[in-house]
Amino acid sequence: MSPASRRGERAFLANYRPSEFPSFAVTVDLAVFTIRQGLLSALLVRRAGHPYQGCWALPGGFVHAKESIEQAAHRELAEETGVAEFTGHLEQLRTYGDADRDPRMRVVSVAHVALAPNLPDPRAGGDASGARWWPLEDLDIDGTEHADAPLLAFDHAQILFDARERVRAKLEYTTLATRFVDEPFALSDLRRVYSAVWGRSPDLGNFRRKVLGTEGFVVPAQQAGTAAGPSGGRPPALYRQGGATVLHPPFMRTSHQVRM
Amino acid sequence: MSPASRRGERAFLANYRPSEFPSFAVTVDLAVFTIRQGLLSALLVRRAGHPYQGCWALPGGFVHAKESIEQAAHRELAEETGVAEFTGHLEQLRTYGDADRDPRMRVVSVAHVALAPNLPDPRAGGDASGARWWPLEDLDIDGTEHADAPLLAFDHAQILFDARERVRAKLEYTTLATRFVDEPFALSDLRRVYSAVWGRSPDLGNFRRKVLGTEGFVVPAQQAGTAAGPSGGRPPALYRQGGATVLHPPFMRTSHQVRM
DNA sequence: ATAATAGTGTCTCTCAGACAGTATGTG
DNA sequence: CACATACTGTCTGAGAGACACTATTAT
Repeated sequence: MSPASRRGERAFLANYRPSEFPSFAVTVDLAVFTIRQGLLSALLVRRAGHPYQGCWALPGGFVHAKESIEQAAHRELAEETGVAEFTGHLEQLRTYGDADRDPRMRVVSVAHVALAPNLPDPRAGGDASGARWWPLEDLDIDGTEHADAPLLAFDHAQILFDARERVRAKLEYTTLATRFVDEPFALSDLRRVYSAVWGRSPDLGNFRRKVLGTEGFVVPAQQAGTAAGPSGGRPPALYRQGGATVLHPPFMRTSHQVRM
Repeated sequence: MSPASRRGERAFLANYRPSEFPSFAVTVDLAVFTIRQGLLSALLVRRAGHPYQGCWALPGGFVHAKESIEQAAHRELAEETGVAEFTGHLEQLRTYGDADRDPRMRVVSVAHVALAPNLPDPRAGGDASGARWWPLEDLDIDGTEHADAPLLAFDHAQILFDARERVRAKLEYTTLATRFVDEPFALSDLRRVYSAVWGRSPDLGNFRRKVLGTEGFVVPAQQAGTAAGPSGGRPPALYRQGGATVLHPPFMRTSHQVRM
Protein backbone atom coordinates (compact mmCIF):
# COMPACT_ATOMS: atom_id res chain seq x y z
CA MET A 1 0.00 0.00 0.00
CA SER A 2 1.33 3.43 -0.88
CA PRO A 3 1.99 6.05 1.84
CA ALA A 4 -0.71 8.25 0.31
CA SER A 5 -3.33 5.57 0.49
CA ARG A 6 -2.26 4.67 4.04
CA ARG A 7 -2.85 8.28 5.09
CA GLY A 8 -6.25 8.07 3.45
CA GLU A 9 -7.01 4.93 5.39
CA ARG A 10 -6.17 6.58 8.70
CA ALA A 11 -8.47 9.49 7.96
CA PHE A 12 -11.20 7.13 6.88
CA LEU A 13 -10.97 5.05 10.04
CA ALA A 14 -11.00 8.11 12.25
CA ASN A 15 -14.34 9.18 10.77
CA TYR A 16 -15.86 5.75 10.45
CA ARG A 17 -18.98 4.97 12.49
CA PRO A 18 -20.58 1.57 12.31
CA SER A 19 -24.09 2.03 11.09
CA GLU A 20 -25.89 0.29 8.27
CA PHE A 21 -25.77 -3.36 9.21
CA PRO A 22 -27.82 -5.62 11.41
CA SER A 23 -26.46 -6.51 14.82
CA PHE A 24 -26.05 -10.10 15.97
CA ALA A 25 -25.19 -11.89 19.15
CA VAL A 26 -22.42 -14.44 18.60
CA THR A 27 -22.07 -17.49 20.81
CA VAL A 28 -19.98 -20.61 20.95
CA ASP A 29 -21.65 -23.95 21.54
CA LEU A 30 -19.61 -26.96 22.62
CA ALA A 31 -20.18 -30.60 21.79
CA VAL A 32 -17.88 -32.15 24.39
CA PHE A 33 -17.38 -35.86 23.94
CA THR A 34 -15.89 -38.50 26.11
CA ILE A 35 -16.27 -42.22 26.52
CA ARG A 36 -18.04 -43.48 29.62
CA GLN A 37 -18.66 -47.18 30.16
CA GLY A 38 -17.83 -47.85 26.54
CA LEU A 39 -20.39 -45.37 25.26
CA LEU A 40 -19.78 -42.15 23.40
CA SER A 41 -21.22 -39.46 25.63
CA ALA A 42 -21.74 -35.73 25.46
CA LEU A 43 -21.85 -33.10 28.16
CA LEU A 44 -25.22 -31.37 28.43
CA VAL A 45 -26.54 -28.74 30.81
CA ARG A 46 -30.12 -28.34 31.95
CA ARG A 47 -31.58 -24.95 31.14
CA ALA A 48 -32.74 -23.08 34.24
CA GLY A 49 -34.36 -20.17 32.40
CA HIS A 50 -36.45 -19.56 29.34
CA PRO A 51 -36.52 -20.33 26.53
CA TYR A 52 -36.45 -24.13 26.55
CA GLN A 53 -36.59 -24.14 30.35
CA GLY A 54 -35.86 -27.60 31.65
CA CYS A 55 -34.52 -28.83 28.33
CA TRP A 56 -30.96 -30.02 27.91
CA ALA A 57 -28.56 -27.88 25.95
CA LEU A 58 -24.96 -27.80 24.84
CA PRO A 59 -22.69 -25.79 27.08
CA GLY A 60 -21.70 -22.48 25.60
CA GLY A 61 -22.00 -18.74 25.89
CA PHE A 62 -21.46 -15.37 24.34
CA VAL A 63 -18.23 -14.44 22.64
CA HIS A 64 -16.85 -11.44 24.47
CA ALA A 65 -16.11 -8.18 22.74
CA LYS A 66 -12.35 -8.51 22.61
CA GLU A 67 -11.66 -12.22 22.40
CA SER A 68 -11.38 -14.47 19.39
CA ILE A 69 -13.92 -17.20 18.78
CA GLU A 70 -11.28 -19.76 19.62
CA GLN A 71 -10.50 -18.05 22.91
CA ALA A 72 -14.17 -17.95 23.76
CA ALA A 73 -14.47 -21.67 23.12
CA HIS A 74 -11.50 -22.42 25.35
CA ARG A 75 -12.83 -20.17 28.08
CA GLU A 76 -16.30 -21.69 28.06
CA LEU A 77 -14.86 -25.17 27.97
CA ALA A 78 -12.73 -24.59 31.03
CA GLU A 79 -15.68 -23.01 32.84
CA GLU A 80 -18.13 -25.77 32.03
CA THR A 81 -15.84 -28.68 32.71
CA GLY A 82 -14.38 -27.17 35.84
CA VAL A 83 -10.72 -27.39 34.77
CA ALA A 84 -8.27 -24.52 34.92
CA GLU A 85 -7.26 -24.90 31.30
CA PHE A 86 -8.58 -27.32 28.74
CA THR A 87 -5.79 -29.28 27.13
CA GLY A 88 -7.70 -31.80 25.02
CA HIS A 89 -8.71 -31.61 21.41
CA LEU A 90 -10.88 -28.65 20.37
CA GLU A 91 -11.87 -27.75 16.84
CA GLN A 92 -14.49 -25.67 15.15
CA LEU A 93 -17.39 -27.65 13.72
CA ARG A 94 -19.61 -25.24 11.80
CA THR A 95 -21.78 -22.19 12.32
CA TYR A 96 -25.51 -22.28 12.84
CA GLY A 97 -27.37 -19.08 12.13
CA ASP A 98 -30.95 -19.59 11.09
CA ALA A 99 -32.95 -16.47 11.77
CA ASP A 100 -35.38 -18.18 14.15
CA ARG A 101 -33.08 -20.52 16.02
CA ASP A 102 -33.36 -18.47 19.20
CA PRO A 103 -36.74 -16.84 19.89
CA ARG A 104 -35.22 -13.99 21.90
CA MET A 105 -33.06 -12.41 19.25
CA ARG A 106 -30.77 -13.05 16.35
CA VAL A 107 -28.03 -15.38 17.53
CA VAL A 108 -25.29 -16.90 15.43
CA SER A 109 -23.60 -19.84 17.10
CA VAL A 110 -20.19 -21.15 16.19
CA ALA A 111 -20.31 -24.80 17.24
CA HIS A 112 -17.19 -26.66 18.31
CA VAL A 113 -16.25 -30.25 19.02
CA ALA A 114 -14.10 -31.09 22.02
CA LEU A 115 -12.70 -34.45 23.06
CA ALA A 116 -11.25 -35.45 26.35
CA PRO A 117 -10.57 -38.50 28.45
CA ASN A 118 -11.73 -38.64 32.03
CA LEU A 119 -13.14 -35.21 32.60
CA PRO A 120 -14.43 -34.80 36.14
CA ASP A 121 -18.14 -35.14 36.69
CA PRO A 122 -19.61 -31.72 35.99
CA ARG A 123 -21.17 -29.46 38.58
CA ALA A 124 -23.99 -27.12 37.75
CA GLY A 125 -22.77 -23.76 36.53
CA GLY A 126 -24.31 -20.31 36.50
CA ASP A 127 -27.25 -20.59 34.15
CA ALA A 128 -27.66 -24.33 34.42
CA SER A 129 -29.67 -26.19 37.02
CA GLY A 130 -27.75 -29.36 36.27
CA ALA A 131 -25.11 -30.89 34.09
CA ARG A 132 -24.30 -34.47 33.21
CA TRP A 133 -22.83 -36.79 30.62
CA TRP A 134 -25.40 -38.29 28.29
CA PRO A 135 -24.67 -41.37 26.19
CA LEU A 136 -25.52 -40.35 22.65
CA GLU A 137 -27.56 -43.48 22.18
CA ASP A 138 -29.96 -42.18 24.83
CA LEU A 139 -30.53 -38.98 22.89
CA ASP A 140 -32.75 -38.26 19.93
CA ILE A 141 -30.27 -36.83 17.46
CA ASP A 142 -31.01 -38.92 14.41
CA GLY A 143 -34.35 -40.32 13.34
CA THR A 144 -34.28 -42.96 16.07
CA GLU A 145 -37.19 -42.62 18.45
CA HIS A 146 -36.60 -42.93 22.16
CA ALA A 147 -39.30 -43.14 24.73
CA ASP A 148 -37.29 -41.48 27.49
CA ALA A 149 -35.00 -39.24 25.49
CA PRO A 150 -34.59 -35.81 27.05
CA LEU A 151 -35.75 -32.77 25.13
CA LEU A 152 -32.92 -30.86 23.53
CA ALA A 153 -32.93 -27.08 23.29
CA PHE A 154 -32.61 -24.95 20.14
CA ASP A 155 -31.02 -26.80 17.22
CA HIS A 156 -28.69 -28.69 19.50
CA ALA A 157 -29.88 -32.10 18.33
CA GLN A 158 -28.69 -31.15 14.87
CA ILE A 159 -25.37 -29.87 16.19
CA LEU A 160 -24.78 -33.07 18.14
CA PHE A 161 -25.60 -35.12 15.07
CA ASP A 162 -23.13 -33.17 12.95
CA ALA A 163 -20.51 -33.29 15.69
CA ARG A 164 -20.76 -37.06 16.01
CA GLU A 165 -20.42 -37.44 12.28
CA ARG A 166 -17.32 -35.25 12.32
CA VAL A 167 -15.71 -37.37 15.01
CA ARG A 168 -16.67 -40.61 13.28
CA ALA A 169 -15.10 -39.42 10.05
CA LYS A 170 -11.98 -38.13 11.74
CA LEU A 171 -11.26 -41.48 13.33
CA GLU A 172 -10.95 -42.78 9.79
CA TYR A 173 -8.18 -40.55 8.58
CA THR A 174 -6.53 -39.14 11.71
CA THR A 175 -5.04 -40.43 14.95
CA LEU A 176 -7.66 -38.56 16.93
CA ALA A 177 -8.75 -41.68 18.81
CA THR A 178 -5.74 -41.34 21.07
CA ARG A 179 -7.21 -38.10 22.43
CA PHE A 180 -10.03 -40.07 24.04
CA VAL A 181 -7.81 -42.14 26.33
CA ASP A 182 -5.43 -41.40 29.15
CA GLU A 183 -1.80 -42.26 28.69
CA PRO A 184 -0.43 -44.79 28.84
CA PHE A 185 -3.11 -46.86 27.20
CA ALA A 186 -3.56 -50.40 25.93
CA LEU A 187 -4.48 -51.12 22.34
CA SER A 188 -7.72 -52.60 23.61
CA ASP A 189 -8.57 -49.19 25.09
CA LEU A 190 -7.97 -47.60 21.72
CA ARG A 191 -10.10 -50.21 20.05
CA ARG A 192 -12.88 -49.50 22.51
CA VAL A 193 -12.78 -45.88 21.35
CA TYR A 194 -13.44 -46.95 17.79
CA SER A 195 -16.18 -49.28 18.94
CA ALA A 196 -17.91 -46.56 20.93
CA VAL A 197 -17.66 -43.84 18.31
CA TRP A 198 -18.49 -45.95 15.29
CA GLY A 199 -20.98 -48.19 17.02
CA ARG A 200 -19.19 -51.21 15.60
CA SER A 201 -15.99 -52.97 16.54
CA PRO A 202 -13.15 -53.24 14.08
CA ASP A 203 -11.69 -56.71 13.80
CA LEU A 204 -9.16 -57.22 16.56
CA GLY A 205 -6.26 -58.49 14.48
CA ASN A 206 -6.75 -56.04 11.66
CA PHE A 207 -7.00 -53.19 14.14
CA ARG A 208 -3.71 -54.04 15.78
CA ARG A 209 -2.06 -54.48 12.41
CA LYS A 210 -3.23 -51.03 11.33
CA VAL A 211 -2.32 -49.18 14.50
CA LEU A 212 1.08 -50.80 15.00
CA GLY A 213 1.82 -50.71 11.28
CA THR A 214 1.18 -46.98 10.97
CA GLU A 215 4.37 -45.22 11.91
CA GLY A 216 3.79 -42.64 14.60
CA PHE A 217 0.26 -43.63 15.51
CA VAL A 218 1.38 -45.00 18.88
CA VAL A 219 4.75 -45.51 20.54
CA PRO A 220 5.51 -48.02 23.29
CA ALA A 221 5.36 -46.58 26.77
CA GLN A 222 8.64 -46.71 28.69
CA GLN A 223 7.31 -48.35 31.80
CA ALA A 224 7.00 -52.10 31.44
CA GLY A 225 3.45 -52.79 30.43
CA THR A 226 2.00 -54.50 33.43
CA ALA A 227 -0.66 -53.76 36.03
CA ALA A 228 -3.24 -56.36 35.24
CA GLY A 229 -6.91 -55.76 34.72
CA PRO A 230 -9.81 -56.14 37.13
CA SER A 231 -10.46 -59.86 36.93
CA GLY A 232 -7.31 -61.41 35.59
CA GLY A 233 -6.15 -61.84 32.06
CA ARG A 234 -2.86 -61.12 30.41
CA PRO A 235 -1.60 -57.61 31.13
CA PRO A 236 -1.50 -55.43 28.03
CA ALA A 237 1.45 -53.63 26.51
CA LEU A 238 1.07 -49.90 27.03
CA TYR A 239 1.49 -47.09 24.53
CA ARG A 240 1.42 -43.34 24.18
CA GLN A 241 0.37 -41.33 21.17
CA GLY A 242 3.02 -40.96 18.49
CA GLY A 243 3.74 -37.88 16.45
CA ALA A 244 1.53 -38.76 13.48
CA THR A 245 -1.78 -36.98 13.02
CA VAL A 246 -3.04 -38.33 9.69
CA LEU A 247 -3.59 -41.92 8.61
CA HIS A 248 -2.25 -42.82 5.18
CA PRO A 249 -4.10 -44.80 3.92
CA PRO A 250 -7.17 -44.24 6.08
CA PHE A 251 -8.70 -46.81 8.38
CA MET A 252 -12.23 -46.92 7.14
CA ARG A 253 -15.54 -48.07 8.50
CA THR A 254 -17.04 -50.93 6.55
CA SER A 255 -20.43 -52.51 6.61
CA HIS A 256 -18.87 -55.77 7.77
CA GLN A 257 -17.77 -54.64 11.17
CA VAL A 258 -19.70 -56.25 13.95
CA ARG A 259 -22.43 -54.25 15.65
CA MET A 260 -21.77 -54.01 19.35
CA MET B 1 -42.73 -29.22 27.94
CA SER B 2 -45.61 -28.88 30.36
CA PRO B 3 -48.41 -26.35 29.71
CA ALA B 4 -47.42 -24.46 32.84
CA SER B 5 -43.85 -24.04 31.74
CA ARG B 6 -45.01 -23.05 28.27
CA ARG B 7 -47.13 -20.26 29.78
CA GLY B 8 -44.07 -19.20 31.73
CA GLU B 9 -42.03 -19.13 28.56
CA ARG B 10 -44.53 -16.85 26.83
CA ALA B 11 -44.47 -14.40 29.69
CA PHE B 12 -40.71 -14.48 29.75
CA LEU B 13 -40.38 -13.78 26.06
CA ALA B 14 -42.86 -10.90 26.24
CA ASN B 15 -40.67 -9.15 28.83
CA TYR B 16 -37.31 -10.08 27.39
CA ARG B 17 -35.05 -7.29 26.18
CA PRO B 18 -31.67 -8.08 24.66
CA SER B 19 -29.07 -6.38 26.75
CA GLU B 20 -25.93 -7.77 28.26
CA PHE B 21 -23.96 -9.11 25.33
CA PRO B 22 -21.61 -7.62 22.79
CA SER B 23 -22.94 -6.87 19.34
CA PHE B 24 -21.28 -8.19 16.19
CA ALA B 25 -21.61 -7.70 12.51
CA VAL B 26 -21.92 -11.02 10.67
CA THR B 27 -20.84 -11.40 7.07
CA VAL B 28 -20.48 -14.16 4.55
CA ASP B 29 -17.31 -14.43 2.50
CA LEU B 30 -17.22 -16.53 -0.64
CA ALA B 31 -14.32 -18.49 -2.07
CA VAL B 32 -15.71 -19.11 -5.55
CA PHE B 33 -13.66 -21.54 -7.58
CA THR B 34 -13.66 -22.47 -11.21
CA ILE B 35 -11.14 -23.83 -13.67
CA ARG B 36 -9.82 -21.46 -16.32
CA GLN B 37 -7.21 -22.60 -18.81
CA GLY B 38 -6.49 -25.63 -16.71
CA LEU B 39 -5.82 -23.59 -13.57
CA LEU B 40 -7.82 -23.51 -10.37
CA SER B 41 -8.99 -19.91 -10.08
CA ALA B 42 -10.89 -17.83 -7.55
CA LEU B 43 -13.11 -14.82 -7.98
CA LEU B 44 -11.77 -11.71 -6.27
CA VAL B 45 -13.02 -8.14 -6.15
CA ARG B 46 -10.90 -5.04 -5.89
CA ARG B 47 -11.74 -2.91 -2.87
CA ALA B 48 -12.81 0.61 -3.77
CA GLY B 49 -12.98 1.94 -0.21
CA HIS B 50 -11.06 1.69 3.01
CA PRO B 51 -9.82 -0.35 4.68
CA TYR B 52 -7.48 -2.26 2.36
CA GLN B 53 -8.33 0.12 -0.47
CA GLY B 54 -7.04 -1.26 -3.74
CA CYS B 55 -6.44 -4.72 -2.33
CA TRP B 56 -8.22 -7.79 -3.61
CA ALA B 57 -10.86 -9.40 -1.46
CA LEU B 58 -13.28 -12.27 -1.48
CA PRO B 59 -16.78 -11.33 -2.54
CA GLY B 60 -19.20 -11.21 0.35
CA GLY B 61 -21.36 -9.00 2.47
CA PHE B 62 -23.51 -8.62 5.54
CA VAL B 63 -26.04 -11.20 6.56
CA HIS B 64 -29.41 -9.45 6.64
CA ALA B 65 -31.56 -9.35 9.74
CA LYS B 66 -34.08 -11.95 8.69
CA GLU B 67 -32.24 -14.33 6.43
CA SER B 68 -30.29 -17.44 7.26
CA ILE B 69 -26.56 -17.58 6.72
CA GLU B 70 -27.11 -19.99 3.87
CA GLN B 71 -29.58 -17.63 2.21
CA ALA B 72 -27.14 -14.77 2.57
CA ALA B 73 -24.44 -16.82 0.88
CA HIS B 74 -26.73 -17.68 -2.01
CA ARG B 75 -27.84 -14.09 -2.38
CA GLU B 76 -24.33 -12.69 -2.40
CA LEU B 77 -23.19 -15.37 -4.79
CA ALA B 78 -25.90 -14.53 -7.30
CA GLU B 79 -25.15 -10.81 -6.95
CA GLU B 80 -21.42 -11.14 -7.39
CA THR B 81 -21.47 -13.59 -10.25
CA GLY B 82 -24.30 -11.87 -12.07
CA VAL B 83 -26.57 -14.89 -12.33
CA ALA B 84 -30.23 -14.92 -11.34
CA GLU B 85 -29.82 -17.93 -9.10
CA PHE B 86 -26.70 -19.87 -8.27
CA THR B 87 -27.15 -23.56 -8.97
CA GLY B 88 -23.64 -24.90 -8.42
CA HIS B 89 -22.10 -26.36 -5.29
CA LEU B 90 -22.07 -24.19 -2.18
CA GLU B 91 -21.00 -25.25 1.29
CA GLN B 92 -19.93 -23.62 4.49
CA LEU B 93 -16.18 -23.66 5.10
CA ARG B 94 -15.58 -22.24 8.55
CA THR B 95 -15.98 -19.07 10.56
CA TYR B 96 -13.29 -16.46 11.05
CA GLY B 97 -13.75 -14.15 13.98
CA ASP B 98 -10.51 -12.81 15.37
CA ALA B 99 -11.13 -9.59 17.23
CA ASP B 100 -8.88 -7.50 15.03
CA ARG B 101 -9.58 -8.96 11.62
CA ASP B 102 -11.46 -5.83 10.53
CA PRO B 103 -10.14 -2.52 11.86
CA ARG B 104 -13.55 -0.83 11.69
CA MET B 105 -15.49 -3.01 14.08
CA ARG B 106 -16.04 -6.50 15.33
CA VAL B 107 -16.91 -8.64 12.32
CA VAL B 108 -17.46 -12.36 12.29
CA SER B 109 -17.30 -13.86 8.85
CA VAL B 110 -18.78 -17.19 7.86
CA ALA B 111 -16.69 -18.29 4.91
CA HIS B 112 -18.11 -20.51 2.17
CA VAL B 113 -16.77 -22.45 -0.77
CA ALA B 114 -18.58 -22.38 -4.09
CA LEU B 115 -17.78 -24.28 -7.25
CA ALA B 116 -19.07 -23.70 -10.71
CA PRO B 117 -18.17 -24.35 -14.31
CA ASN B 118 -18.11 -21.53 -16.81
CA LEU B 119 -19.36 -18.61 -14.80
CA PRO B 120 -19.55 -15.45 -16.90
CA ASP B 121 -16.73 -12.96 -16.57
CA PRO B 122 -17.58 -10.80 -13.59
CA ARG B 123 -18.50 -7.13 -13.77
CA ALA B 124 -17.67 -4.68 -11.04
CA GLY B 125 -20.35 -4.51 -8.35
CA GLY B 126 -21.33 -1.80 -5.88
CA ASP B 127 -18.38 -1.60 -3.53
CA ALA B 128 -15.83 -3.05 -5.91
CA SER B 129 -13.84 -1.16 -8.50
CA GLY B 130 -13.09 -4.38 -10.34
CA ALA B 131 -13.56 -8.10 -10.27
CA ARG B 132 -11.71 -10.94 -11.99
CA TRP B 133 -10.72 -14.56 -11.81
CA TRP B 134 -7.28 -15.12 -10.32
CA PRO B 135 -5.38 -18.37 -10.78
CA LEU B 136 -4.50 -19.50 -7.29
CA GLU B 137 -0.92 -20.07 -8.29
CA ASP B 138 -0.61 -16.32 -8.90
CA LEU B 139 -1.71 -15.54 -5.36
CA ASP B 140 0.22 -15.59 -2.12
CA ILE B 141 -1.88 -17.92 -0.02
CA ASP B 142 0.74 -20.35 1.22
CA GLY B 143 4.32 -19.58 2.02
CA THR B 144 5.27 -19.29 -1.64
CA GLU B 145 6.60 -15.86 -2.51
CA HIS B 146 5.44 -14.13 -5.66
CA ALA B 147 6.92 -10.97 -7.04
CA ASP B 148 3.70 -9.77 -8.64
CA ALA B 149 1.12 -11.32 -6.35
CA PRO B 150 -1.73 -8.92 -5.55
CA LEU B 151 -2.27 -7.85 -1.97
CA LEU B 152 -5.16 -9.65 -0.32
CA ALA B 153 -7.44 -7.90 2.14
CA PHE B 154 -8.22 -8.94 5.73
CA ASP B 155 -7.51 -12.62 6.41
CA HIS B 156 -8.63 -13.64 2.96
CA ALA B 157 -5.33 -15.31 2.08
CA GLN B 158 -5.94 -17.67 4.97
CA ILE B 159 -9.52 -18.29 3.90
CA LEU B 160 -8.44 -19.08 0.35
CA PHE B 161 -5.81 -21.44 1.64
CA ASP B 162 -8.32 -23.28 3.79
CA ALA B 163 -10.86 -23.33 0.98
CA ARG B 164 -8.42 -24.85 -1.46
CA GLU B 165 -7.50 -27.51 1.04
CA ARG B 166 -11.17 -28.33 1.55
CA VAL B 167 -11.70 -28.75 -2.18
CA ARG B 168 -8.55 -30.81 -2.59
CA ALA B 169 -9.64 -33.16 0.16
CA LYS B 170 -13.20 -33.42 -1.12
CA LEU B 171 -12.03 -34.57 -4.52
CA GLU B 172 -10.58 -37.55 -2.71
CA TYR B 173 -13.72 -38.90 -1.18
CA THR B 174 -16.60 -37.33 -3.10
CA THR B 175 -17.71 -36.95 -6.70
CA LEU B 176 -17.43 -33.18 -6.39
CA ALA B 177 -15.16 -32.92 -9.41
CA THR B 178 -18.17 -33.24 -11.69
CA ARG B 179 -19.43 -29.90 -10.38
CA PHE B 180 -16.51 -28.15 -12.07
CA VAL B 181 -17.44 -29.17 -15.62
CA ASP B 182 -20.38 -28.56 -17.91
CA GLU B 183 -22.41 -31.55 -18.98
CA PRO B 184 -21.90 -33.56 -20.96
CA PHE B 185 -18.21 -33.90 -20.29
CA ALA B 186 -15.36 -36.15 -21.35
CA LEU B 187 -13.32 -38.11 -18.84
CA SER B 188 -10.33 -36.06 -19.90
CA ASP B 189 -12.20 -32.95 -18.73
CA LEU B 190 -12.78 -34.57 -15.38
CA ARG B 191 -9.16 -35.55 -15.15
CA ARG B 192 -8.14 -31.98 -15.89
CA VAL B 193 -10.18 -30.96 -12.85
CA TYR B 194 -8.14 -33.23 -10.63
CA SER B 195 -4.95 -31.97 -12.22
CA ALA B 196 -5.85 -28.36 -11.65
CA VAL B 197 -7.07 -28.74 -8.09
CA TRP B 198 -4.39 -31.11 -6.87
CA GLY B 199 -1.58 -29.60 -8.90
CA ARG B 200 -0.67 -33.08 -10.10
CA SER B 201 -2.17 -35.37 -12.69
CA PRO B 202 -3.51 -38.77 -11.69
CA ASP B 203 -2.37 -41.58 -13.97
CA LEU B 204 -4.61 -41.74 -16.98
CA GLY B 205 -5.44 -45.42 -16.93
CA ASN B 206 -5.92 -45.62 -13.19
CA PHE B 207 -8.10 -42.55 -13.28
CA ARG B 208 -10.44 -44.04 -15.87
CA ARG B 209 -10.57 -47.32 -14.01
CA LYS B 210 -11.55 -45.54 -10.83
CA VAL B 211 -14.17 -43.25 -12.33
CA LEU B 212 -15.80 -45.85 -14.54
CA GLY B 213 -15.49 -48.54 -11.89
CA THR B 214 -17.26 -46.48 -9.23
CA GLU B 215 -20.96 -47.01 -9.68
CA GLY B 216 -22.82 -43.74 -9.99
CA PHE B 217 -19.79 -41.49 -10.39
CA VAL B 218 -20.62 -40.81 -14.02
CA VAL B 219 -23.22 -42.18 -16.44
CA PRO B 220 -22.89 -42.23 -20.24
CA ALA B 221 -24.57 -39.30 -21.95
CA GLN B 222 -27.38 -40.25 -24.28
CA GLN B 223 -26.17 -38.37 -27.29
CA ALA B 224 -23.52 -40.25 -29.20
CA GLY B 225 -20.20 -38.97 -27.97
CA THR B 226 -18.82 -37.13 -30.94
CA ALA B 227 -17.96 -33.55 -31.87
CA ALA B 228 -14.22 -33.67 -32.17
CA GLY B 229 -11.78 -31.37 -30.46
CA PRO B 230 -10.06 -28.31 -31.83
CA SER B 231 -7.14 -29.86 -33.67
CA GLY B 232 -8.08 -33.44 -34.33
CA GLY B 233 -7.81 -36.48 -32.17
CA ARG B 234 -10.29 -39.17 -31.35
CA PRO B 235 -13.63 -37.79 -30.16
CA PRO B 236 -14.29 -38.64 -26.53
CA ALA B 237 -17.22 -40.52 -25.04
CA LEU B 238 -19.38 -38.11 -23.08
CA TYR B 239 -20.81 -38.50 -19.61
CA ARG B 240 -23.02 -36.82 -17.05
CA GLN B 241 -22.71 -36.98 -13.29
CA GLY B 242 -24.25 -40.08 -11.73
CA GLY B 243 -26.18 -40.24 -8.50
CA ALA B 244 -23.25 -41.07 -6.24
CA THR B 245 -21.79 -38.41 -3.97
CA VAL B 246 -19.19 -40.32 -1.98
CA LEU B 247 -16.26 -42.43 -3.18
CA HIS B 248 -15.83 -45.80 -1.52
CA PRO B 249 -12.94 -46.39 -1.28
CA PRO B 250 -11.54 -42.89 -1.78
CA PHE B 251 -9.38 -41.80 -4.67
CA MET B 252 -6.39 -40.40 -2.91
CA ARG B 253 -3.56 -38.09 -3.78
CA THR B 254 -0.18 -39.72 -3.61
CA SER B 255 3.28 -38.33 -3.76
CA HIS B 256 3.91 -40.26 -6.96
CA GLN B 257 1.51 -38.38 -9.17
CA VAL B 258 3.24 -36.27 -11.77
CA ARG B 259 3.57 -32.56 -11.19
CA MET B 260 1.97 -30.62 -14.02
C1' DA C 1 2.00 -40.29 -42.68
C1' DT C 2 2.03 -37.52 -38.40
C1' DA C 3 0.20 -35.47 -34.64
C1' DA C 4 -3.19 -35.36 -31.28
C1' DT C 5 -6.40 -36.99 -28.39
C1' DA C 6 -9.01 -41.20 -26.46
C1' DG C 7 -9.05 -45.56 -24.61
C1' DT C 8 -7.34 -50.70 -23.13
C1' DG C 9 -4.60 -54.27 -20.92
C1' DT C 10 -1.79 -56.22 -17.53
C1' DC C 11 1.72 -57.17 -14.09
C1' DT C 12 2.76 -56.45 -9.39
C1' DC C 13 2.45 -55.11 -4.78
C1' DT C 14 0.14 -53.31 -0.80
C1' DC C 15 -3.25 -53.78 2.24
C1' DA C 16 -7.75 -54.96 4.20
C1' DG C 17 -11.16 -58.73 5.50
C1' DA C 18 -11.90 -62.95 7.77
C1' DC C 19 -10.84 -66.01 11.02
C1' DA C 20 -8.13 -69.47 13.52
C1' DG C 21 -4.85 -69.99 16.61
C1' DT C 22 -1.34 -69.02 20.67
C1' DA C 23 0.30 -66.50 25.02
C1' DT C 24 0.08 -64.89 29.70
C1' DG C 25 -2.07 -63.39 33.42
C1' DT C 26 -5.82 -64.27 37.85
C1' DG C 27 -8.68 -67.07 41.06
C1' DC D 1 -7.64 -76.32 36.20
C1' DA D 2 -11.02 -72.82 33.89
C1' DC D 3 -11.39 -68.29 32.54
C1' DA D 4 -10.28 -63.83 30.89
C1' DT D 5 -7.74 -60.84 28.48
C1' DA D 6 -3.83 -60.03 25.15
C1' DC D 7 -1.62 -61.07 21.08
C1' DT D 8 0.01 -63.61 16.45
C1' DG D 9 -0.37 -65.78 11.97
C1' DT D 10 -2.11 -66.64 7.49
C1' DC D 11 -5.05 -67.18 3.47
C1' DT D 12 -7.46 -64.52 0.09
C1' DG D 13 -9.19 -60.99 -2.73
C1' DA D 14 -9.91 -56.08 -3.93
C1' DG D 15 -7.76 -52.43 -5.66
C1' DA D 16 -3.98 -49.10 -6.60
C1' DG D 17 0.59 -47.91 -9.01
C1' DA D 18 3.20 -48.13 -13.08
C1' DC D 19 3.50 -48.38 -17.70
C1' DA D 20 3.03 -50.26 -22.34
C1' DC D 21 -0.07 -50.67 -25.88
C1' DT D 22 -4.15 -49.90 -29.30
C1' DA D 23 -7.93 -46.79 -31.48
C1' DT D 24 -9.91 -42.95 -33.92
C1' DT D 25 -9.99 -38.55 -35.53
C1' DA D 26 -7.92 -34.03 -38.24
C1' DT D 27 -4.52 -32.15 -41.35
